[in-house]
Amino acid sequence: MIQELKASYGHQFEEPLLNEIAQCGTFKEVPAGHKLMEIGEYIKGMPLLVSGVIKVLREDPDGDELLLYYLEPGDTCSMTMSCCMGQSQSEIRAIAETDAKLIMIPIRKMEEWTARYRSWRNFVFESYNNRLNEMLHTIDNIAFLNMDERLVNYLREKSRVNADSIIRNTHQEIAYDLHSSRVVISRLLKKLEQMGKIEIHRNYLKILDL
Amino acid sequence: MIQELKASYGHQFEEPLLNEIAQCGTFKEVPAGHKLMEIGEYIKGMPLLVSGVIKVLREDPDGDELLLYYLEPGDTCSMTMSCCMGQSQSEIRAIAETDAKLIMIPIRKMEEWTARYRSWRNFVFESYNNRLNEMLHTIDNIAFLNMDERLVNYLREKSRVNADSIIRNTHQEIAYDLHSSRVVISRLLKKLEQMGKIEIHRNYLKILDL
DNA sequence: CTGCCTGTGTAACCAAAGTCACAAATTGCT
DNA sequence: AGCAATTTGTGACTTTGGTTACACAGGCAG
Repeated sequence: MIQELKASYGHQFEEPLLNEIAQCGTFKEVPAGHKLMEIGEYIKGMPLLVSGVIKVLREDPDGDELLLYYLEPGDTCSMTMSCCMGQSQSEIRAIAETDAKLIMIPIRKMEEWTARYRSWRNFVFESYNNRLNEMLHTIDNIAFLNMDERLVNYLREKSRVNADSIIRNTHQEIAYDLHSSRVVISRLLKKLEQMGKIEIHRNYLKILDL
Repeated sequence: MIQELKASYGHQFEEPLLNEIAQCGTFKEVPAGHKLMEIGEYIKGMPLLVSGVIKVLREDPDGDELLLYYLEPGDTCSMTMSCCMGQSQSEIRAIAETDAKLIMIPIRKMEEWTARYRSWRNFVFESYNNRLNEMLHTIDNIAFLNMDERLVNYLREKSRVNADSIIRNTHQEIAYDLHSSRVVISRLLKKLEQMGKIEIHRNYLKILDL
C-alpha cells in the first residue's frame, strides 16, 4: 500500500504523514460499477483515491440520476468530509466508473491531521475548492447550455477521465447521467454522427473530432 | 466592532480568537444593492457576515445571471476561501441583498488560525459544508424542477431571508435571478395569484399562502 | 393636464426537449 | 436456426419555456 500511496500522494504529503496514513488507512480495491456510497447511507470513512475514476451522482425525487462530477486519482470526496462533520448521511451516490483503488481513512484522524499537518490542511482545502468549482461547472452546464452542448461536454469529459476516445455506454446510460431521455440522446448523437464528430456503434461510440 | 462580533460569533469562537479577529479584521458596512465582489476580481480578504443578507450570483457567457444562494449572518463566503488558496480570481458575484455589516479578515490569518484554533477549523469546515449543500440544493432546483416550482421556492427563500412576506422586486428582477425572462415570470406569477397564493402589485408582491 | 417612463398583461408564435409508439437491427441463448 | 432480450432509429405529438409585439396602467416631471 505504501508505494501506491507515494505514487499518488508522495509529492504533497510529508514523510510522517504518509506513514500515519499507511498505518491507519485500509486499502480497498473495487471493480468498475461498484457502488461505493449510497444516498442516505452513513459514512464510514474518508476515501483517498489512488487509481481509477469514481463518478458522483445526485438523485431526484423520482429516483432519476444526474452526474455531478468525476473523482480522479489524488482526489478525495469532499461530500464525505462534509458528512463527517455535520450531519452524517450522504447526500450523493458514488459509483466506480473504472476499476479503482482507494485508501479509507478513519474519520477521527481527519480532524487530528488537520491540526497537525500543514500539507494535510492544504490538501483538504484544495479538495473542497476543486469540488466547489466542479459544482459551479456543473451548474453552468445545466443552467446555461442546451442538451446538445451538454452532451458534447459530457462525452469530452468522459473520454478524458477514461483516457479513451471510445465511450462504452448505451444511449440509455448516457441519458441517465444527463438526466434526460434515451430518445433525446439518440437523436442528438445521430446529429453528431451526421456532422462527422462521432461514430455510433452498438453499446459504444467513438469520438472522432469533438 | 467587538460587540457585533460577539453577537454573531461569540458562541462558537473562544475568547482569544475573538480578540484576534477584532484586532486584525476591518469592519465594513454596506447598503443594499452594493456589489461586494465581481467575477474575475482579485480577492482582498475573507468576509465574516455580521448582519444582513448577501446574494451570490453566477454569470453565463451572455452576461445573464443566476442566483446561487444567500449568505446570512454567521456565514462566510467559501468561494472566497476557495480563491484565497488556489487561484485568486472570483468565480462569482456577490451583492448585498439588504444593508449589511461584515468583518474582513486578511487572507494570511486564515491559514494561521486554521492551525491554531479548533473552533476556527470547525467554522471553516462547516462553512464549506453549508456551501456545498446549498450548491446541491441549487442543482436540484435547476435540474429537477420546472420554472413554476423554482419560482415558488425562490419566493419562499427570499421571504425567509428577508423575514418579510412582501417581495420588493419587479418581475424583471425575479427573472434575472432565475435566469428566465420577464414574460415567463409574469405568466407564472399571474397563475399563482389566480390560485390565491400571492397578491401582485406594482414593484412588489405579497405572499399569502405558499 | 400632458407626455413620458417603467412595469405589467396577454396573444401569437417558436424552439427545445420530453413522451409514446413501433420498427428494425444486433446479440445471446438454446 | 430460431427465439427472446436489448439496443437503436424515427415519426408524431405534447409540454415547457423563451421571444416578439403591443396594449394598458400608474406615477412623476414639466
